[in-house]
Amino acid sequence: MTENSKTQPQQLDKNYDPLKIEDKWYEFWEESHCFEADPAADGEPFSMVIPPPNVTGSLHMGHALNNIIQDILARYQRQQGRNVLWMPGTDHAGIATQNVVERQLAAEGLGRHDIGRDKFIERVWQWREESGGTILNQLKRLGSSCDWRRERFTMDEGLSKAVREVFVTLYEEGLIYQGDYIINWCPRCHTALSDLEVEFEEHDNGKLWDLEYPLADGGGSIIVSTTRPETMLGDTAVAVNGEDERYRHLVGKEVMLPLMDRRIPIIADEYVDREFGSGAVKITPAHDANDFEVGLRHKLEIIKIMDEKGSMNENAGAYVGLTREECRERVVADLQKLGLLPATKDYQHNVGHCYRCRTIIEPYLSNQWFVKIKPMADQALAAVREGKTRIIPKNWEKTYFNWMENIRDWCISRQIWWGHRIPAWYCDACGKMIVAREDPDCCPHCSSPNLRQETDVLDTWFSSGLWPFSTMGWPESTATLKKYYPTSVLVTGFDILFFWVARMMMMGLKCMDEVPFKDVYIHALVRDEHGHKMSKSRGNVIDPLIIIDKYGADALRFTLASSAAQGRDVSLSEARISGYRNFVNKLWNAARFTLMNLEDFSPDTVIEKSNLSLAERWISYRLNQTIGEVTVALDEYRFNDAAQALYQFTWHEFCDWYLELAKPDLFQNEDAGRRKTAQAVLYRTLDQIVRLLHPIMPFVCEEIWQTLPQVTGAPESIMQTVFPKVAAEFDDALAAHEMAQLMEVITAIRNIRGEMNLSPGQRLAAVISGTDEDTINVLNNSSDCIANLARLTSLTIAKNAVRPPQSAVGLAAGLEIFVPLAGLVDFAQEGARLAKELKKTEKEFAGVSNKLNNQKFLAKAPPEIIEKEQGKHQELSLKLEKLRVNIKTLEQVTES
RNA sequence: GGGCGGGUAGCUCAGUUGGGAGAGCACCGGCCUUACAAGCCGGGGGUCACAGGUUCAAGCCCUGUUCCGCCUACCA
Repeated sequence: MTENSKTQPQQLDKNYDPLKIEDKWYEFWEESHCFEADPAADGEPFSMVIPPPNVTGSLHMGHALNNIIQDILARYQRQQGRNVLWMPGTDHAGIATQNVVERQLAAEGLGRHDIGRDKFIERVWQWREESGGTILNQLKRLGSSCDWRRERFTMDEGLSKAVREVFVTLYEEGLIYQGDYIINWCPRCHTALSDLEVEFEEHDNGKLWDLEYPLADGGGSIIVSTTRPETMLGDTAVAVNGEDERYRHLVGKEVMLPLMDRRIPIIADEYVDREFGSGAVKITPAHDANDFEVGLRHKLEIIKIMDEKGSMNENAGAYVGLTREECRERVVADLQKLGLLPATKDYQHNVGHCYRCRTIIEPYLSNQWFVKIKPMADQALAAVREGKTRIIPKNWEKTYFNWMENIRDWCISRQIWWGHRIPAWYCDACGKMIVAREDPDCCPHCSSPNLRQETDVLDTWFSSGLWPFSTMGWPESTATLKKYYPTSVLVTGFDILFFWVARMMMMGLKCMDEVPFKDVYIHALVRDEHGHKMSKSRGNVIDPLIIIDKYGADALRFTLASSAAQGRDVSLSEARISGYRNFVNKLWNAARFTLMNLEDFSPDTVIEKSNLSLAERWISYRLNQTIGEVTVALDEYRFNDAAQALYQFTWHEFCDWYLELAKPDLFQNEDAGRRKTAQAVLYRTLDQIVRLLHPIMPFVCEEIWQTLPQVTGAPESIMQTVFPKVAAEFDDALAAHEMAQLMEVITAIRNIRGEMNLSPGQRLAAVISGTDEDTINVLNNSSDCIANLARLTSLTIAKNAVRPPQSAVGLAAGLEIFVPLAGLVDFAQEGARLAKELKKTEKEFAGVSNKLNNQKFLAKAPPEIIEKEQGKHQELSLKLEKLRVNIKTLEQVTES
């Protein structure tokens, strides 16, 4: 931008074309260092960390909403003078990324084991170098103003160091332990999953099988029910409730496990629900979490019958080698043959699936690493209870509490290759384990060099849990941490409240001794126009990038902002986006109009308040109110309210009324002072509008702002301007009142025109009759405006003016407006018009009268409400009277 | 099973201390009025899911019913 181009008014194209300018301004912002955060600079800090998208991800509407909200906040706070850091980066997404690269290998006919761990990880890094930046570049197209110099990756060196530091510390404090437990196992990914990574789905094609187990002593049998008959091969007991009289005599006896011919005991355990099924349960400690617990209590044998692929192992007798599905069929068939399958019914139940690959989860006994979560959860609970972190909207707090209170230990080990490898080593010589910050060369216990590192890696969420401080350089003590931690707000969807937010809370409190963020703003899900989840299979996905190409980023941003009402999902449709694209274009054309009228204008012109016209006083006052509303709304994360206020003001007040009212002043050249003032107000108002809109629509606002003339000393970019502040000297309630009267009168005349089907080209005359001197004066002072906007040839305003013959009547602001229509229209229409108006008014009048006739209302309602109703009553009764008189007159006219 | 959110105009939804039912789109009528037809002007349309209750006054507060969505849970 040359100095010249910024001070001289430019021309704008007739239609706004986002593609022409968006890239240009984004580059300009980056080159001008507008996004960069400097901890040494002044300004109260405002910081956010981006929810790191998966490196494998590509931009969808959820990302778009999430980032647009953050960007609005970042840009708004910069304009408020805050020292803003918005930290970007990506997540290594262990299983997801590993799956992507495994698929690539599969295309080459290879498995990961064919190339080995080191080569595989190399391939993943290679993939990451090539494709890992895609999503971040897509975020840039939205306009995201992150400090890209600071981009981090959960697997980069610094973050890996943080991960190891945390792991070792927690281990040393006894908060990380290793043990054999039932975990959720994905037989396809060959790894353990945390409870959160299992998605339950209702299967209505499930079955509940009754199995009959004969007593070992031959004295009858006992029936158990199961949804997973194949697990019976690993049964080591049958349990009944000790209180259950039906079975009490059997406790202590044994049954002969069919197919396996193994004797297993009948035990009593309170876990068994007497009401369900037969009241007896088969116990498979190695393949069911509850059974595992029962097994521990009763010191039962634990028999694993499956391998890690979900196939039957050598403990499954004749069924070895079968998949779990094949095995189920065979077991059922074999029991049938033996007559030990008395009943099978259809049964609806929930089945867990792997959140990455949809494979059915197997509860599986294995050796895993866990975080003892309770102590950390307690801290995280307290922090929210004490208000150190606010969750917005507040109703999510309850969900957070509920989950935190019932949290179970977190399984953090994963049997995959891509991720942070657990820093534990096993010494083959002495059998001891070493957990250390630095890779050991030899065993510190026995000095043996034969160490094997743990092959498991950490759950991806372990590293993302550290994100708010690891990205700022922790465990080093950096200037960035000092300035920007804790962050101001975390913006995220509720779907990762537990996965991520809760873990950041726990890790932040543990490592930094301080909450990671003061606010958590939870936004909704983006759905399609009928409220359905967007999904590829439904075919209702709206791709943000295509939308940006078609309508521009600003239109998308404004749409999402205006739809983002707190606590409610966003229903998005392309029609809505195109509607807001029209708004962008409207603003654009308002700017065009403004520029066309500023050729001879100096932006340094000072506005003399006493010179302002009514319209100018009004628009300045309304601007003030809008500034106030938008500021409060953005401070409270009410983005839809901010967008709505700006839309209404810009389009329906600034464009629809003010620009029309300003035209006569701008177009005339008899009164130079009047024109100068009009230019100054026009310029000021538009300048403030684009600054107010900048957080939501940065691109078009920058283009307009750059094209507008600038005051001396203006900054380089609209990003660096100050957010408009309420200017008390323009507060002017009287102007608002008078303007409302003016607008009412103009609308009344337009209504007559519209209802009578008179084209705008058809000029009319009008006579306004009133009784109130003040109102008459107001209208007289603005009679040119009325004539202009109502398209009149002549206008007479007088006290008790005479009604011209054959005129239509409009009632507004306590006035009668006569529009002579002799020879112009069929007068029958006027009768219908007035009758309609009368009906409406009578209804309103009846409502108010009822209220005022109610003694209780008069006795109990606050005086100001009563006064208001009385005022309305009087106004309406006058209006009714006038209407009736006019209808009567009309009847006489048409009769004659 | 527990919890949460929602049922307001044809559609998608706003409606923050209870006091005149709103927006956008769609629809109807009139307009190329020299910033914008991606526009301008005017208009029609709602027993605010249902039933009770509190109150002078309820879309808003309370109770119940019903329908829809989501989260959560170890009933085999």
